Amino acid sequence: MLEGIKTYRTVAVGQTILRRGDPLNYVASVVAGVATLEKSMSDGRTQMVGLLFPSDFIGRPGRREIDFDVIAATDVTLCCFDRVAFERLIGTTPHLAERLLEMALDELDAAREWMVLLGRKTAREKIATFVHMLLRRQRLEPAVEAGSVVVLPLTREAIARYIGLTLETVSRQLSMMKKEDILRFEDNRRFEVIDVAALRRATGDMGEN
Amino acid sequence: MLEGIKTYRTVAVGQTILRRGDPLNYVASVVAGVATLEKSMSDGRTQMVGLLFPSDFIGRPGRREIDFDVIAATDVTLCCFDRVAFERLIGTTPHLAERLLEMALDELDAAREWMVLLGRKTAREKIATFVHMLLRRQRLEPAVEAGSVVVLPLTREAIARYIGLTLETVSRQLSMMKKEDILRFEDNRRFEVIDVAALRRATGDMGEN
DNA sequence: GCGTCCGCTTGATCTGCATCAACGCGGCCT
DNA sequence: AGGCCGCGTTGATGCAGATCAAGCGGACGC
Repeated sequence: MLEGIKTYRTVAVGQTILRRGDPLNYVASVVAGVATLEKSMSDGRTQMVGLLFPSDFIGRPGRREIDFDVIAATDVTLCCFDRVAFERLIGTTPHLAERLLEMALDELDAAREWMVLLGRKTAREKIATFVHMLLRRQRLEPAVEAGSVVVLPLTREAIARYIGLTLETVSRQLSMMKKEDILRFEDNRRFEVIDVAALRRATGDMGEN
Repeated sequence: MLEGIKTYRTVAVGQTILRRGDPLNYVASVVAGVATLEKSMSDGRTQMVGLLFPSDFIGRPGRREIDFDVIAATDVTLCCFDRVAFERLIGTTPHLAERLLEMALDELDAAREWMVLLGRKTAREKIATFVHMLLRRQRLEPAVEAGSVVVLPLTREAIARYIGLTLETVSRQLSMMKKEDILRFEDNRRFEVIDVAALRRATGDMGEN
C-alpha cells in the first residue's frame, strides 16, 4: 500500500542524512547500509543515541522535526515516503498505527538497555556488549552467511561515540580480546568471534535471557 | 471514559510497585509522589532509566511485561486501570492510541537526552542537569508555589543511580554548588536555586533552547 | 614514485571519579 | 534517656579510562 508514494535515495558514507532541527519532509526505511543517530553538545562532545540497520525506520509520525543528526556510517540506500502522505495512510490504516507504536516501544527498550551500558558498564563490558549485539543483528541478515564473522560498520571513533569511550580505549579493548583469543581479525573491520561464550561472559549480562 | 474501570492504590516509600518480568495486569498513572524505573545487573549495579512524576504513565499497551523494576521513591498514589479493559478502550478510541504514541515518543526523546548525560557529561554537568530538570518539572506542579525552591524526591544514592555516579560524588558536587552560592540548602532535601544562570551554564547544554 | 591523509595501534602520563574509611546528625524504638 | 540505624558529609587513596604523543600501513592524488 505504500508502493505509490515511495522513492529511493542513496547517501554516501559520512554524509548527513538529516540534520538536527531540519523539517522532516519524509519518513524512510533503511534498505542497505548503516546509519547513526547522534546528539552533539556545543563543545563537540557527541553521543550516538541509535544505530540503524537495514529494515530500520527513520522519522517519527506526528513530529515535524528531530533533535539529533542522522549520519550515513556506510553508503546507505533509503526508501523514502512523503511524510504527509504517510500520515494520511496512518489515519486510514489502524494496523499501521499499532505497528508504529510497537516500533517506538522497541526503540525505547533499546535506549534504556543502552543507558545501563553507558551509566554502569566498564570499557570491556561495553565493547563485549557492542560486539555481541552486532553478532546477533548480523546473523539475522541474509546477506551475511553464517559462521561467527562480524563486520564492523563503524570506525573506532564512531564505536567510541556509541558506547561512551574514546577511540583509543576502543582500540585497546579490541586488541585485548584478540590477544585473549576471543576474536580473530581478518582485517581492521572484519573478525571472527572464536569464543562466543567468553564474549557473552564479558558483557556483564549474566543470568538473563 | 476511563471512569468505570479505575481503582486507586497507594504504595509506601521504598516498596516495589512492579518487578521486572511481572505480568502486567494493569496500567496506571501517578497521582501523587515519585516513582523510579530501574534496571539492575546481576552483580547489583543498577541504573535508573526513568523517573515518574504525577501525571506520568506506567505500563505499555500491547506489552505483557516490563523489563525493569518500578519502585516508589516517595509514598506514591496510583490510579490503576485494568489492562485488558484499557486495551479494549484503545481499539474503540483512535485518539487514545495517538496519545499513547505521543507519550512513547516523548519518553524516547527523554531517554536519548539522558544517554548524552550518561555517556558524555562530567559529574558537575550531570548534577546541574538533574537539578535543572527538577526545577523545570516542579515549576509545572501547582502544589509547589513558585520561587526557585526545589525538593529532592530522591536520596543521594538514588540520584547517583539516576545519573551514573556514586552517592559520594553526588554529595560532593551538591556541596560545591552550595559553596559557590548557586544553591542554598534549607535542609538535606530542600534548597533554593539562587543562581539559575550559573546552574544552566553548569549543565553543559548551551546555545540550545 | 612519492607525499599526504585517514584510520588505527600502542605507549606514557594524567586525572576525575570510585572506593575505602571515619564521623555527624536526626528519627525511632525500647 | 540511650542506642541504633539510615542518610549524609568529608577526607585519603587508588585506578580505569582520558589525554597526549609517536608511529604504521594502506588508499589516493599528482
